[in-house]
Amino acid sequence: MSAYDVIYTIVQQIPVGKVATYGQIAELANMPGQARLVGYALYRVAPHQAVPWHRVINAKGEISQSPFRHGDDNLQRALLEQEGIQFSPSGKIRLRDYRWQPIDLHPDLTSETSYQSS
DNA sequence: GCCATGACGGAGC
DNA sequence: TGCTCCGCCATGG
Repeated sequence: MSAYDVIYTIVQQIPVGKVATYGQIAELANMPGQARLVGYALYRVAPHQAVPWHRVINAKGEISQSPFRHGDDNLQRALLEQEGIQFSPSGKIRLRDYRWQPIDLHPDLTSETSYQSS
């Protein structure tokens, strides 16, 4: 099993309506800090692998692009919107609201969200 | 087996 | 607030 397979497996666990960042996937894949590998892994994903690659975005909450990717950013955005994810006027996703949180954080410690002005 | 690559992240300016 | 630079390392040629 290659590192890519691990990444694909994790990406497949992202629920509909949620998104994850490359760095997040890397951590879950036990490769903290290796966000680039996640990006490269998704770059290598074949259409028949049924991996929801569109639910993976960068830490800024934006859709990353590549001249050689399979689909284009328009497609990715469309797919996400279909799943109920809203984009801010600037074309970014509110990670604070849609970030996938696979781990059950202690309710009292979730103050990480701190404050935000919508 | 070595070398360039790459959908990123985060610190620094 | 936004742009630049550097680190990280599995893959493929």
